[in-house]
Amino acid sequence: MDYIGRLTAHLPLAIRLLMVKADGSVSIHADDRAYKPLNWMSPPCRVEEAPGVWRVVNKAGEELRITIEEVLHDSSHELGVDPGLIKDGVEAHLQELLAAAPSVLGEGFTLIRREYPTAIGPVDLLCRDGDGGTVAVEVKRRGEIDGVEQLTRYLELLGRDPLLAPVGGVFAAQEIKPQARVLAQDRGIRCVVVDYNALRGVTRDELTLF
Amino acid sequence: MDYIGRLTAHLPLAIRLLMVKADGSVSIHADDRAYKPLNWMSPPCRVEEAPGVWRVVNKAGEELRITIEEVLHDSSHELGVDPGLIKDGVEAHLQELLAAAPSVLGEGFTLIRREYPTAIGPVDLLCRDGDGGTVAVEVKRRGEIDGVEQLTRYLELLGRDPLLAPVGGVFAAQEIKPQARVLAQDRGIRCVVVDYNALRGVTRDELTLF
DNA sequence: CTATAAATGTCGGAG
DNA sequence: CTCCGACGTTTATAG
Repeated sequence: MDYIGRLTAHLPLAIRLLMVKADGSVSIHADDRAYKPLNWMSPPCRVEEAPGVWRVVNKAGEELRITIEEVLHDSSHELGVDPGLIKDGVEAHLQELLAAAPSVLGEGFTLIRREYPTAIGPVDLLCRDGDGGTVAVEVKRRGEIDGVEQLTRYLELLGRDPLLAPVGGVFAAQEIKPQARVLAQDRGIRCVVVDYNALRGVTRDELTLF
Repeated sequence: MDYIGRLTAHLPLAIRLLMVKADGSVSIHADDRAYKPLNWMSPPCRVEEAPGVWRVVNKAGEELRITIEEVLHDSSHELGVDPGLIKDGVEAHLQELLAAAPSVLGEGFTLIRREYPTAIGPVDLLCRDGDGGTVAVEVKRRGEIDGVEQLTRYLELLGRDPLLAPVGGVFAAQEIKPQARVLAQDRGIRCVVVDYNALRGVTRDELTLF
């Protein structure tokens, strides 16, 4: 197998699994690692089949050349359309839950709005704290340096708006990496670790008002 | 199929491809997308097989439960050990090439050292410019905001060292995204787009001296 | 289509 | 083992 595209790669002769899907995509698997093929071509792409040689090419000019010495097994099946995967627990859902229960983020917090628009992208949650101050909240499943940088850019921008300034920052995630925590604290951003399962059980804030 | 782990996911009954590898890993594929399985369990993990139900678990307590209604085809093959994949063109190689030809980065540039160590990680290339000033270079295949932030942290740190200060910054990549370019320029960091293939053909700097 | 952020990212290397 | 950054990241989504 040879790949010539974003990089150049060569795979020596060996027994492998070739998978060709209905969308024309091709992948080559070894007998380990569930997720990642040794090599692949993502759709949209085209397979040119010659005796013993497959050429898989895409529009960008990337090419996968597969030389087949011997076929040990060949099998083809019609799978039909796939019903979608239903997921739960991703960032969007975490954001929803926090929007419904902002007090988890801090004493007396109330929601101004979700996805508060700015010139450099939407702030996940914009809140008002117990003292009437504005707080920008960045929500992540896993809190890493990237997220702190992202929030820092929002804070810099929002802090220039006289209607909002001064704007505090909260970095909320199910898990916060040590480096991210250090960077956040260095920038005066408070870190909140959120327990996703506990949050699902939390009574909504509006109900606790009565 | 049900997955209970880092998130919860459910996949309705349909015809799919199940792949079980020698390392015990399991993946479930639909008839599209070469790269990513619909669901999977990465090694190390264990498969518990009961009639019509597979339970795949790992040490972290994540679980994949697969209910099998009907087997349309079943085939098993011994693949043996896989000889490795040979790659070329990644960031490490780009860094090597630039280290060998620093003048590509700027007029009169010479290399001080590669992977210059700092408290927050190594700087890809530390160079001296034509005027004897110090320049930190961040090398990326694709230049995005992350890389600019990374270089900014290095510059902030190196700039405090009286032996080096003032330290200039160069962001070198095969491709630089507009947002990254804007951020870099805003911070006084110069952007250099590098042609990888051309660079491989460039005569090494030491040879051009004679 | 481009640009940007999320991902059960995965993977590999250093400490 | 954890932390950290690269990856042919891939993938989805918004503009």
